[in-house]
Amino acid sequence: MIEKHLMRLRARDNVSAHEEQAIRDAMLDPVDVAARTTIIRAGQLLSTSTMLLEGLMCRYKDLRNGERQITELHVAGDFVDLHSFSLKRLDHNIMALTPCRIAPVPHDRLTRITEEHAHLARMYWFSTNLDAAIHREWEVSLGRRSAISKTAHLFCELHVRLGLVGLADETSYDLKLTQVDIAECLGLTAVHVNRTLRDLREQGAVEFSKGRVTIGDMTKLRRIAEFEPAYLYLERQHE
Amino acid sequence: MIEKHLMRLRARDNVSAHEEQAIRDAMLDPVDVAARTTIIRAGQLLSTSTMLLEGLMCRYKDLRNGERQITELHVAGDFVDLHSFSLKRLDHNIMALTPCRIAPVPHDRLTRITEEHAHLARMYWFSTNLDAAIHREWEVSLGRRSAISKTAHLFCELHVRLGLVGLADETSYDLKLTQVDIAECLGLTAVHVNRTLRDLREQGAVEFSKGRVTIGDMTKLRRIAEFEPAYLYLERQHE
DNA sequence: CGTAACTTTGAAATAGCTCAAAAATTGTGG
DNA sequence: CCACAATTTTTGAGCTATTTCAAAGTTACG
Repeated sequence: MIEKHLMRLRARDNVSAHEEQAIRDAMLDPVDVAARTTIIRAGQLLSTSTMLLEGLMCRYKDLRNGERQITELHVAGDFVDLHSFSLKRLDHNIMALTPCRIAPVPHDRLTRITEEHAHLARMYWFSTNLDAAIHREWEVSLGRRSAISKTAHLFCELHVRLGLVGLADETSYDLKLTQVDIAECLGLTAVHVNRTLRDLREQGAVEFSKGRVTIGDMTKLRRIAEFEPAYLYLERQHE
Repeated sequence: MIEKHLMRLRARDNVSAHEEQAIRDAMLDPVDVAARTTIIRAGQLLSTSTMLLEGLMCRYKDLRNGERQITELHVAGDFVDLHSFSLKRLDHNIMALTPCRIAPVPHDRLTRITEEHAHLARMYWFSTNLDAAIHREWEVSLGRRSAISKTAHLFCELHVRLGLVGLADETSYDLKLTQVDIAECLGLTAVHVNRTLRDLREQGAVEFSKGRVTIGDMTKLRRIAEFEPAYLYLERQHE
């Protein structure tokens, strides 16, 4: 159940059996949520954090004119709002983009973990810092990359992140998003995302169709994206 | 010397005399750095974090074509790279935008703080989460706001953040940035920033001239920006 | 199997960019 | 403290990447 979360942690550091047990003990029973459900609203006082076991979720903010900016995508194994443990309320909403399975983790149990498992506490601090690093890379995409480059970049990032938890093979992965969702990640209109996807497809770099990403030419895709995975901190901390 | 850092912390939570002393004990002697100096490069292994005592710094990433995206501005009192304590190396550069005074804080001393001052450790975790919240708000600006709106938003954010450390009055503050710097924050060209500043000035909302921001009409400025300060977490955690 | 959601395409509009040059300001060495 | 060189700001004119609006085609699902 928390296998993907453990895969994600162990991609970057060691997790002892003892720590693994502490994580398991902290979790409440899993809950299923329907696609397109906003599970957390900005401002709401929170007393649990949410681990994503299966599915895709996002953090997003709405503007007054109805436009929306997705600020991060979350894949299985992610803590979608570990930062609520110290922030208490979020500055953004969290929504399930696909049907999801989640497990709540009460903040008081996280407090115990930080008290009794210093190394695990550091890993979780690291994890929130990794979210910030992803935000920074998205700022670069949103501020400076062309439509085709930012679109390619998103596909590169998700290929790596889904690969870490066993949800991507060498050249493809499932991604049950609409073109509207992608537009809301990239700060584009859905119409332009559509034309950009066609461009990427016609170049043979990557195809996105029916909820599946198929990378035709990884070298070309990464070149278009200027993708440098260092911001995902893939090297191991110990050993 | 660390007065501004304490003001910043105390704006959101209590800091005991004991904790204050622990912070003082962790700091090394201050160092002056010239404007336009990149003090930390992406990828470099770090063993200290840097507290900004005076001046303006930024986090930025370069693209291959020479363009640059600034992902966050730092004001006096900020830890500019507290996240290096858990990340070990950064995914971005850090540069002084003005002449700055900084104080290094060795990571092993931060380790002691986390071991001996649980509440302070939580405040510092909170602090890195606040940086992430600022990144998210910038994603919204970069992805969805118009040029005039994102420019106004930046002036609103800095007014609040500088106000917290006593560097802004009701309607104005020093901001020794060039229009190029602002363009690199906002994902615009310098030319367009210039025209946008004229627009804001002619509307009477805000004037930016000779390194000083003067807010002519706060209500109008915040309306143009759709500025909602909740993302800066200004309410106090305790009491 | 019908209907809503999503994708695709076309044509026209525009926000912001590029290039270029002039004006203003700032910093510096003498 | 001046002179002048470098940097920064300002403006103009033309351009283009992306948006907007509208409609047709396709897919998914109850």
